[in-house]
Amino acid sequence: MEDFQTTATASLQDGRLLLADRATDYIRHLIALRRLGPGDRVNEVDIASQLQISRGPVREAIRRLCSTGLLVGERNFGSRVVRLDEASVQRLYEVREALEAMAARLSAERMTQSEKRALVVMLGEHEAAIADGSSDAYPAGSTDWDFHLAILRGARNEIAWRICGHDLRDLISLVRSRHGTMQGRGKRALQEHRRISEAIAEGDADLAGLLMAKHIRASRETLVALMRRNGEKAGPTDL
Amino acid sequence: MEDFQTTATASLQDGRLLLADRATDYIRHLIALRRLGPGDRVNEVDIASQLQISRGPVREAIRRLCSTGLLVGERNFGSRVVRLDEASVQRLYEVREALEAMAARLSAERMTQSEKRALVVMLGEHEAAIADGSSDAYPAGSTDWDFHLAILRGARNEIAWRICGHDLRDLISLVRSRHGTMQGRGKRALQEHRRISEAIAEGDADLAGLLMAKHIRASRETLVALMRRNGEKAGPTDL
DNA sequence: AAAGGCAGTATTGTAGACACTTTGTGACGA
DNA sequence: TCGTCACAAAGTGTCTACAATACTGCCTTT
Repeated sequence: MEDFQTTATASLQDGRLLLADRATDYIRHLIALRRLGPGDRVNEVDIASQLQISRGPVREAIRRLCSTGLLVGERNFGSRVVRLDEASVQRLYEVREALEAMAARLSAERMTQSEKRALVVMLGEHEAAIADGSSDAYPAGSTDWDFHLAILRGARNEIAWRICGHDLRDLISLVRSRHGTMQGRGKRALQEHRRISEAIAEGDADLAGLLMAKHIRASRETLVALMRRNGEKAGPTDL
Repeated sequence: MEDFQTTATASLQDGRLLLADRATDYIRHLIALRRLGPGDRVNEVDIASQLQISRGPVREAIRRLCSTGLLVGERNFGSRVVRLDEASVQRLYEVREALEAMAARLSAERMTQSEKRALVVMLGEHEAAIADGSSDAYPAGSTDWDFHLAILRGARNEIAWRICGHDLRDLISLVRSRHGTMQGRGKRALQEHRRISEAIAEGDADLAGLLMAKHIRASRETLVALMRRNGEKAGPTDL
């Protein structure tokens, strides 16, 4: 078991994490590293021995991830990493579209001036990054998310924040990491981001919401097309 | 400990529920019966001894309810029933508005003809019930929810279903049970329901979405006004 | 009298063992 | 050859006990 940074959900600032938090992050870590893939079983005893802790915290971690949808559990049998087919991804993005469009509307109304400025600055950095890199994909890692998360935060809605920023995020990362990273849409996406940020900065709530909805719809279509190309194995799917 | 029916989240049809499922329902039951109110602490040992089971399943139940937002937990301290102030309810209804408006749009497109007919029939029953009863409030219990749940189900979106139909539902029931049941808006709400169902039956997605958003917004305003009248104790609030 | 430290208590966090359920396998019979 | 039954193995469900932590009240000290 190697080191891994905890991005925790954790309820605590100082270093003393609950074992259940560490276990949660560890499982997410395994999935992100593709050591666990869709359909793979997650064994309580295995995880526990890998982390050298008892089954209790591991069990708690697994149930927590089940409740976010990243794992699916069956009674007296165990849990597996969720398998998402094309239809599931559609539904995922439907929810994202509804929630983030709302967040964009609210951000236009509720963000402070400095927050709006920060949003524009962030976009400038992204544009610089994409100009540097030869790739047409959005710059590596979480920068695409940064934009969306900033808007979610600006909406001042804890519930939407938790749903989109935590639960759905895991699911989307999962499917994205399996189907390529939206290459070819990087510049396009950035352009859409800029328009959204302008609408927010101007306080035009309705426009911001509309643009965000459109943006996510386009993103969904790209992703679904990608999945279709990569070919669904058409196995049984959860969710 | 008296009997209580389990409406479980349960993963199983037959009578053999997991103890954690029973514990989950039991805690919800206590809250619904107002034996537990906002801010009250939920003690693992107490619940365990009341159900005559060990702390493990109770702990799991509590964590589950924490993840839905009905309870809030602090490390090494325990959990309490969530305290919702006016702002929290606003945010709750913002999410509901976004998600259920989406559900209404999708229902207009995805419901089968027989589902649409059933929706209209249901409304007829509600109208009969409200005509019978002298009260102006929506007929007792869950009939208002029935309408909303039918639409959620018709949208064919498991994720939205889980969020609105399970998690948010508990939270909204909590605040509603503390602030009266929307008296005075019964007929009005029913009228709005009818218009929504007509839009869905006609397959007019956009109209259905718009009407649903408006419906929920009105519902929110009534509820918030009610809360304001009942007077917030302005204590610390979670969420 | 007020503030700070010190035990004692209550409650959560973790571990390990046992019980039950499900799944897979192999023998047996039709 | 196929179906069925019994048995073994793996894994989850649950319990009890112990450890660690945060709160409470009292006592001491200034």
